[in-house]
Amino acid sequence: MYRNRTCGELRIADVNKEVTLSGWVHKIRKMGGMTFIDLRDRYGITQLSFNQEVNHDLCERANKMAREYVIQVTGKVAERTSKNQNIPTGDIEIIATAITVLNAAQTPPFTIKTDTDGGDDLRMKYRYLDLRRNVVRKNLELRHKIAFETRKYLDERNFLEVETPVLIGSTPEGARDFVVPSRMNPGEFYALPQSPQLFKQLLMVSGFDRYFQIVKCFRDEDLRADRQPEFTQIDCEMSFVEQEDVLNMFEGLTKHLFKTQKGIDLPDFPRMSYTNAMQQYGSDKPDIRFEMKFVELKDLTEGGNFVVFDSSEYVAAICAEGCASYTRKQLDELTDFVKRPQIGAKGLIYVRYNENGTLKSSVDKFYTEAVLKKWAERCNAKPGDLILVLAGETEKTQKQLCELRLEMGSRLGLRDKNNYKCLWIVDFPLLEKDEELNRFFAKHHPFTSPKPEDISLLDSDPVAVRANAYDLVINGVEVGGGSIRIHDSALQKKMFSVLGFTEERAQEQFGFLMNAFKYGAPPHGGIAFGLDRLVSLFAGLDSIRDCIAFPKNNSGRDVMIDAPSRIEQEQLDELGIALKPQDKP
RNA sequence: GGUGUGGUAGUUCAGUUGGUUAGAAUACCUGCCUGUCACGCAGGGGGUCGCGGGUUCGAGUCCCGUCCAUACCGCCA
Repeated sequence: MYRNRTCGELRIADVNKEVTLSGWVHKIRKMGGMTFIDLRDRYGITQLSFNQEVNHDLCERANKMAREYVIQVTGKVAERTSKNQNIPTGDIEIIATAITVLNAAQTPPFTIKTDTDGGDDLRMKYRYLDLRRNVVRKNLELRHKIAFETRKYLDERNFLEVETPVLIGSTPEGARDFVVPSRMNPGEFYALPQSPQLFKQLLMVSGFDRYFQIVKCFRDEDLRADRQPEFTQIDCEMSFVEQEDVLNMFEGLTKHLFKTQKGIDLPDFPRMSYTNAMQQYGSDKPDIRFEMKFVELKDLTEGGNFVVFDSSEYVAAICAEGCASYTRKQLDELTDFVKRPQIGAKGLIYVRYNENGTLKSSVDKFYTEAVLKKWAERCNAKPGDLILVLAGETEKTQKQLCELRLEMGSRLGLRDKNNYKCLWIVDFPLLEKDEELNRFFAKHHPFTSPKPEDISLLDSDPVAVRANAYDLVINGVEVGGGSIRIHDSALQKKMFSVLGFTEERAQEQFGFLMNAFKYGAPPHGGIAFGLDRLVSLFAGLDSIRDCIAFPKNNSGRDVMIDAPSRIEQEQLDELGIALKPQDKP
């Protein structure tokens, strides 16, 4: 027997009990005649105490322990003479009677504690040590609980978890596929799924009615703090549902998770059309923890002979409350912020609405105070506020103003991590036009259904067609998205044709789906949540990496196992793959 | 593919205008210490300043290249 108690459970009520604990030496404090060891396991820390006068040899042996040794200790639980209020086991300690080294350890390259001295690079290389830290382990515990409660919620509502294949075929649309060579089929490749989309739709055709799967998905695209090449989705699909049914079901799941994990009762989620989101926030994932909506000013700027505004198709402002006192330096900072190449604005115009009611702007040369007053009125500005104006091409400027809005929100402390604001974005456009290639792409994916009343526009004005598609946005993070699918093979065929697929190619790529639709496909739709993003949002993390046990770094490498890596020439030969000369070892 | 930031002791970082033997904290080692829990005290060891080249009497510091890390843009149906 290695242990009969954990390091987190003993309390004052356990005094005088004989216990055996196993764990890691977290810290050793030698006081001369006495030695204290903090013994750590997953559940907590318990202090062991050794007294030279009571047992000289045992104390000497304890003195030979070092950080991260794995040891087993037997002893009696005793009330401490000086208690530690900071830990749950702080009222007691173990008066050890026996100590065994189960495994010695090298000194770890960084400290195992909350405020570790380890940098990210080092932590990832020694991730197994990093995971010993409380803060990281807690994230994985939260991840488990969220996955568990999701299964519980969906199981109670008749959803079945069904596994779908990981080795599937490549499709050209969407993100790059990870491909896997097939030894038995030389020259042919599997692809790893970007999502189980087609399979879950086929499960609906099979009559599975309500499906879900917590599933790994793969996309071979560049990484970000919130993007990993392999990530986990809560993937769901339902039959005989309309958009409203899906939204209600999964608004319920989201509320359930907030209730069970954070103790928060969320109000019903507001809904916003894609068009409104773009107009008011310049983004399809607006952070609605604060207002600061866009205000269009183009018509009010006419006649000022200010060439920047006159030559712009779009002029819009946001109103930063209480920022009229911003110094020249602060305004220059904001100007530099929007002029950064990543944002790309040409400049920033400001109007100060001073406390005394006067208005002072960077365009006083062109506009009278009366005109500025009109701007301020439309912005609902009051004395003390600062109006920030950007101008240019509509789409680009909205994006820039969106970045500026988020920056101001952060500066003003309006983006509190513990304040959660959920939002459905609905009525996405079905198609996007690529002007360069002069063809249409599906905004969501090619199986998304158009709104019935917009179907007639598919030929005349394709970009005006709205889709039965929706995203769940929490605090400016796209947490999930889905759609009501096409379940009619004729409409699906039509969709492929609008997307520029020849009939042959559509048949080759998705023939099985269109065939399946001929055998009685129910109306269906679904949604997929990014589990990693959901967990990092709940945990208040800036990056999804810390809620993934073994994440990849910025270049898609696993620095711990050093993958990807080269393979033997024999393996390449067997697969019939030749490397370019420059890629050979 | 692009832009920014960073790379100095095991670790986290400082290092001024280019100038003596490159510092601090922490970790580690040794000794002392009987109630510590960020223990304390005294001492000690520890550096290819990412790598390569250049400028210079002299480079951690300036220049060029390169590698790595990271945030973002492109990309992510």
